[in-house]
Amino acid sequence: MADRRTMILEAAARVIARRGVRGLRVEELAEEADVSTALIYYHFKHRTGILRATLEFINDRAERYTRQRDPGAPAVDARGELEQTLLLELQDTPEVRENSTAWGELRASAVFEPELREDLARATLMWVQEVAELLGKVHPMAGAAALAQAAERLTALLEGLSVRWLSGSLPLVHARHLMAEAIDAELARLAG
Amino acid sequence: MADRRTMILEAAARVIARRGVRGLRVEELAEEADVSTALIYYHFKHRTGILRATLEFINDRAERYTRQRDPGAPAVDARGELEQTLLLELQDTPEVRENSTAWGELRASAVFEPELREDLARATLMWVQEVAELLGKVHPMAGAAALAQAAERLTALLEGLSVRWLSGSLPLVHARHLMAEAIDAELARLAG
DNA sequence: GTCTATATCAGGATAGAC
DNA sequence: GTCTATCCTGATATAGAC
Repeated sequence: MADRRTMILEAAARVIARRGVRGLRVEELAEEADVSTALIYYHFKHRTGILRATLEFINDRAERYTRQRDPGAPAVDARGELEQTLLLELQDTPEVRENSTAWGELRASAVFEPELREDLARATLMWVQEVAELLGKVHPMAGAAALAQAAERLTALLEGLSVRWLSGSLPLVHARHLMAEAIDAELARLAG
Repeated sequence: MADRRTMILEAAARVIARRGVRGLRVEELAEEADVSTALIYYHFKHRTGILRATLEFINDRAERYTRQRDPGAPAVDARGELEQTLLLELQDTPEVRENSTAWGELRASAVFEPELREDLARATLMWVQEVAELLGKVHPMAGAAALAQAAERLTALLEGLSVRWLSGSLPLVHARHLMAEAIDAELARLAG
């Protein structure tokens, strides 16, 4: 059983997925975590503190579910690994939905909150580099610049498709299909 | 000189670009438009009404600046028209910035405000169809499904690149470059 | 159509007991 | 560390005059 602080953060992820970063009300969070609002302020000082801690929590969690593969699952080749990594973000499970929603919210919030930008840019860069590496595994002869650009397009597209899905403009299966095709296209492009 | 209603909508676009959809306070909007809050409620009933009307206003405006070409400019071919249409959304002019910001915000807000979804989905569909038509002009022999999917990918990518630009994760020129390359890739794909 | 003034209420934050 | 109770600001929305 996690400690109270962690339970509050887990609850915060759920509430953010439901109401958004800017729709998060401390009282609702208190109910969700089954604690008093006072306790939340005891642990996090103010609303912004909650947000920051939650975003960190969410990043750690995404790191976990992206990296760890099912030990029983068959070994996948480089291309499969790439597809898995990207398509994993387009899945309707509570954890992924929470993470995608929160990430999208963080992205959207950063347009108006400069304090968030640096962290976000760094996280984006790391993500792009990870994808570029995976692309490089499939096409070892491709140039670094070409790999980086393909990774930027794929991750940006994924973000775009993700919000469309979450905002009800695009069915999930369709989003996955478009993403899969884009991966194919970028790989074909890198092949020359 | 525009009527009051229009002036309020123009002001709303500015305020949304500055504070976001969820940062929009009716009182601030009233100041920006130099009218009373009561007048805003007279014209738009409630906050959501303002948002909806602003979305429509922004769409109409984007329609205008997307369609209208400089009369003195040289006639462009189908491919040029396509590129212009898409790259126009990645420009650092006040009007475009306002539109892109507001559009991104509305998209992000729709994740949590179901009332916005229908309008947004319809607007998205129209945009996708417009781009699909332009793609069709370049490749008249391409199938409708392929055109639609290419258009979906390009517009979703544009949204993704646009927020990255506005949130400070991607320099504008780089975003434009990535977009241009993506257009090339999709056209090549349709040709093959 | 447009204003001033205000009702209303939600939600962030704190005091103080245990 | 955790709760109950409450204060207080700020934001939506309306009444009623012109």
